[in-house]
Amino acid sequence: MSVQKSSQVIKTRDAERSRAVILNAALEEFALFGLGGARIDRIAERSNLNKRLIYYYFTDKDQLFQAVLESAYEQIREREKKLNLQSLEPTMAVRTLVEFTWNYYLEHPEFLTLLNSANLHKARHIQESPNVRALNSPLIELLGEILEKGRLSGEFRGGIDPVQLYVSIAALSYFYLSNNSTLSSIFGRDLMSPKAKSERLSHMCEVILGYVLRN
Amino acid sequence: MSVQKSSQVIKTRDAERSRAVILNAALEEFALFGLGGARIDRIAERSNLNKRLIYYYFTDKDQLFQAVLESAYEQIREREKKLNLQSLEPTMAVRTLVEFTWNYYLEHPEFLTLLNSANLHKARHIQESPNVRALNSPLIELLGEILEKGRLSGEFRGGIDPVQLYVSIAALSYFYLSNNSTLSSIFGRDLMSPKAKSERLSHMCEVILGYVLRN
Amino acid sequence: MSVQKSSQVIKTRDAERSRAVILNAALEEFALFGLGGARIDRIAERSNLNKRLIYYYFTDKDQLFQAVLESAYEQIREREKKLNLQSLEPTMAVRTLVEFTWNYYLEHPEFLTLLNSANLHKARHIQESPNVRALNSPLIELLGEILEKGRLSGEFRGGIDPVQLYVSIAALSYFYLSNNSTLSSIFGRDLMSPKAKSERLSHMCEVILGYVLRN
Amino acid sequence: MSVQKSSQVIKTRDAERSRAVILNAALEEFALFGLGGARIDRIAERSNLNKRLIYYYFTDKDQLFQAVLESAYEQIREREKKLNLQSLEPTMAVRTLVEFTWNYYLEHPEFLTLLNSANLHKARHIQESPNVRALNSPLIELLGEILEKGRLSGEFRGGIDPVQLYVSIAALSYFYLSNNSTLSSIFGRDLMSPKAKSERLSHMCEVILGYVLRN
DNA sequence: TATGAATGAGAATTCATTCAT
DNA sequence: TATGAATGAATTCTCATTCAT
Repeated sequence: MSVQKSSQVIKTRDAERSRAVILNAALEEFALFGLGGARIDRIAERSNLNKRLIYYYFTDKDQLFQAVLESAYEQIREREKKLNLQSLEPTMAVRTLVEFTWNYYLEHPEFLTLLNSANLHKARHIQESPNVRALNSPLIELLGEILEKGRLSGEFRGGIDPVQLYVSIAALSYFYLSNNSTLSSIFGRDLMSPKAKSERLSHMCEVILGYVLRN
Repeated sequence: MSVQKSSQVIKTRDAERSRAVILNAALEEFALFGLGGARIDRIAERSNLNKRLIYYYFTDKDQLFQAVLESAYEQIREREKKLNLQSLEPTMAVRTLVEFTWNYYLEHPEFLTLLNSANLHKARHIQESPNVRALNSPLIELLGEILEKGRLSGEFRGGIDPVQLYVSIAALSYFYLSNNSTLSSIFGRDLMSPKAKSERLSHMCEVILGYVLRN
Repeated sequence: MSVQKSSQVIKTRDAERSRAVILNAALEEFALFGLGGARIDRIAERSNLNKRLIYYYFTDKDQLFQAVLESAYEQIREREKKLNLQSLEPTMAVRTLVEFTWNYYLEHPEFLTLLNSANLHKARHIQESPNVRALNSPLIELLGEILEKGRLSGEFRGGIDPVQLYVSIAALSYFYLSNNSTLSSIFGRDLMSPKAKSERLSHMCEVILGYVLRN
Repeated sequence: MSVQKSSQVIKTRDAERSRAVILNAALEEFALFGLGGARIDRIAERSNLNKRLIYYYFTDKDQLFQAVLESAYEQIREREKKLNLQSLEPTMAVRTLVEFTWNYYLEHPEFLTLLNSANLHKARHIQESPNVRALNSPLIELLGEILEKGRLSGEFRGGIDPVQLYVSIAALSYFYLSNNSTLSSIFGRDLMSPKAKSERLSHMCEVILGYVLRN
């Protein structure tokens, strides 16, 4: 009986494992081809699991995409939490956020592609997500506190909207990386060389800090 | 009567017109659904022309997309040329560029969707374009001159890379507008209300001018 | 009841059966219309199976044709094996081979049409076949032994290449039957009447035996 | 006026020339791809003439194929006439016919492909040809005379049907060349090497002469 | 005689999804 | 939980042929 139970346990674990395996395979596929270009068949192959199982766990392609998107947001939020910005000096905190954003996008290009696809579909998948709150960055509130702390200490100017700032920080990295191939073609210059990347990071820090710092 | 006849001639069997009609219908379709989601059948319906004609003029879907992309770039370049930035004071020139970018994206959301799709496909369509140079913005050079003029007059700081600046200006508008539905959902706030839009434009001007202006 | 159930099982969801049914339907279609003229839709109808299933099992039209070709070769090789030429006297063995070839082509006109199509496509399908060896006739070796036995017994002349002989035996039947409609038109004489067929067989035996027999 | 007339003459010639150019382009196309695989568009390209003109001169694809077929037959008949077999000794005449057939097929592989296609379509195009007589080989009658001459001189055996012999002579070359790629694959030996070709010709002469010659 | 534009009817192939076990 | 078999509705692309000039 204990054997039976243990095998049940294993099976249960397998179920969770299967779900995770599919989710991961789907992430890869969606990142490479977008929502429209992704193929359920290929996701099945990638996960070495039966196609039918995908429907068993995720109902349909759209809901699978939604699950992938939620999972991707959860991961970045998880990492954001570990930054411990509240323990840093305001200037350092802002600089750290800029650098983290840049590095995270660099290391997770699939996140950019995913966002891209989600936007193409007018955020339908996000609006339908029951976990929207989970996607909401806790950083906004924290950023507000940091800006206030900096203002009080005289380092930062006042009247900065943390949402605007957060969006701008993301924008500067996102556009450069997401459009890098287009931009590289147009400018005839490799935007992904180590030197170019380092220059971009410097530029972004200057832009953002130039904005928040009082004069 | 000859006028009537001539107008008839224009209506049918006019290759250039047909080509332009298709291109326009394709622009709409690609903007709405992306490359993957666009349907050749719908493009034919939109243009009130035979589907076969699309292939006659553009070979296949990919090349049609490429043509649409090139045309979209040509249009924005055309508008950029009319800005006459060289005749403005440096600070005003930079502000005008920020405002123009924002307004153009606002009025041409299809341009954003198009870029999105192009990026999803790793700029394949741009790299294959024989007119890449035509897509290259003449603004880069002009922006360099403006930055230099501003530096000489003491308004601007030195050492600004026009490419980085140009990318950042585009980035701040692009990300906000392209991701607006996602962001609106996440922040639980309508980023497209008149007030929000006006605040965004102010913020961007402050960020960019705060960066270029000497202290 | 269990028998009934088992027969039900055989009827539906039997992969091997479906594959065979498709292969057979495809054989008919290709034989009638050639590779280019064959229609996947009609093959689906012939087999009473979903068109999609054809792609599920055979990937595409070319590979389906290849499978049909291989199957046709396998069938004729199977029949050749049953001839037991090695147990016959040399002269009788050669005559039997001529007669068998003639009769097989007569009874399997689809084999000729298939070869025809394959040749039109420069044997692309055979070269790509992983089972080429399987297609190779075991008769060549056997024919060599028969020729040697005949030579030793003094019946046959020496120096006969079994490949040349095999090709010539096939050629005499193939050309007559494959081109029969063209030839009938040109000569204004029905080459498929029983009398004509019997005369052709006699003629071929005379030609081949007149060649192999020592003077 | 004479100028005008001359220009008319040139135009008339151009019409004939255009027809011939199309016919030639079509021959190439049909030889390469068969009737089903041939493309009217490609024939137009090959001939550097407008597609519409093909329909103007030949009504439709089938009739174009028929014209090509007739033209191919006319050409081989033309060459056959020049052989002057009637002036040769019987044995030499038969050998010459075998060699001519072999060489003509070698030099005109398109003739084989054309026959192939015609047969796939059950000689429909030949039966519908008003010029069937033109296709009928005058050689049959001549071959009958040669066989009779040989029989009278004691060189040839009696009772040989010239049609059967003619068909067999064609068959031995046709099958080898038409199926050469299939056969080369199956036998794992290049049937088109100079040595292989010379051996085939010897073999065929032996077979045919071994048959017609008394004893 | 010559041509570029236009078309309808198909053709192969794809894809998300469901069935039966 | 897991899977291979089966499907209908699209989807891109093709092709012979005709139109208008």
